Amino acid sequence: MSEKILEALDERGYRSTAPRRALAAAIGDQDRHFTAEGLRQQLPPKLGRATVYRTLKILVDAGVLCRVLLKDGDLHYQLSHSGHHHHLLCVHCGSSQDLMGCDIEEVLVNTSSRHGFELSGHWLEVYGRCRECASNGQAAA
Amino acid sequence: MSEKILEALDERGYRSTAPRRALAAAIGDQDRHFTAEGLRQQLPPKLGRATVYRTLKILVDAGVLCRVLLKDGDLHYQLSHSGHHHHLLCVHCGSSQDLMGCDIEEVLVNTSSRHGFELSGHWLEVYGRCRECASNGQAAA
DNA sequence: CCACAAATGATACTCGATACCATTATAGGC
DNA sequence: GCCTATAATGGTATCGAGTATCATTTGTGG
Repeated sequence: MSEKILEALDERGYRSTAPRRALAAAIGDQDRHFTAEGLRQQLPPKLGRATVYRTLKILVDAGVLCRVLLKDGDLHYQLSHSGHHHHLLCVHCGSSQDLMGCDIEEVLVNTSSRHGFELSGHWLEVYGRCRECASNGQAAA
Repeated sequence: MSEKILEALDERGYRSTAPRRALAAAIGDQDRHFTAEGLRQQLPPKLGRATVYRTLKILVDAGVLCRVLLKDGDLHYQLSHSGHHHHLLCVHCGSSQDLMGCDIEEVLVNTSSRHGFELSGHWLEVYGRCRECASNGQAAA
């Protein structure tokens, strides 16, 4: 996984540096969406804040990572599938699943055009409980 | 408009104070979504930051205002229609229209359940160009 | 009009993120 | 392999939105 990240950087003309390799490895290790600060704590303290934020921004622009907006407004990151997709965020365990087929685009185009609105994009986050949490804790959270 | 805001506060047992009346008037004057800081600049400097933020939070909880997430990630506020709705945000002129019928709920329920996901809510912002901007500037922005 | 509770606002603080910039490391030319 | 232009780094300072604290002020119901 970390190789894919480094390749993406290389393709875009970014140099291969030790900090970036460390970042790529750490990102590959995440099994959940993560924050910039959280990621930094898993890295040598030597690695500066600026580098973490800079690299994350590059990776988002490159489409390697995508931003995830949590229900409480926190901004997290996670590895991105290429192409347009959304997230099913479990408010109970914090996991996220990707929603690849974006069926809503069609609905939005129709609704928007009724308002004379020329659609160019949208942001959607979906909150709820994942299969495990829904069946384990029967009582609603 | 400002009366409606004050009523909402009153109904919830909040006192009617000079700062809140000033806030309500200022909010009623906005013809666009606005930020907490932007609003504050239109108010006497005497009126403290804390009061502005506190009052905005109360009004959001009361359903009088809603939060709007701009494409660049900025968080704005605007008067809210009651009930669930979304915004059509014009990336060109910055205006916003409300999208009252939320047709996508149905689509989301179906899609989510295919993933074993128990839907509890969602956040959607729609970006594009409004009727005026689409017809005036023919060239895409 | 009094007393008590709610609200205010000045200040300090938090926290995520960015700006700046002297130092360091990388990659391509030779 | 070495040298140099240049990208990248990371420490520090700074920013900006928002919150915490708390002494003072202001509304309200009795």
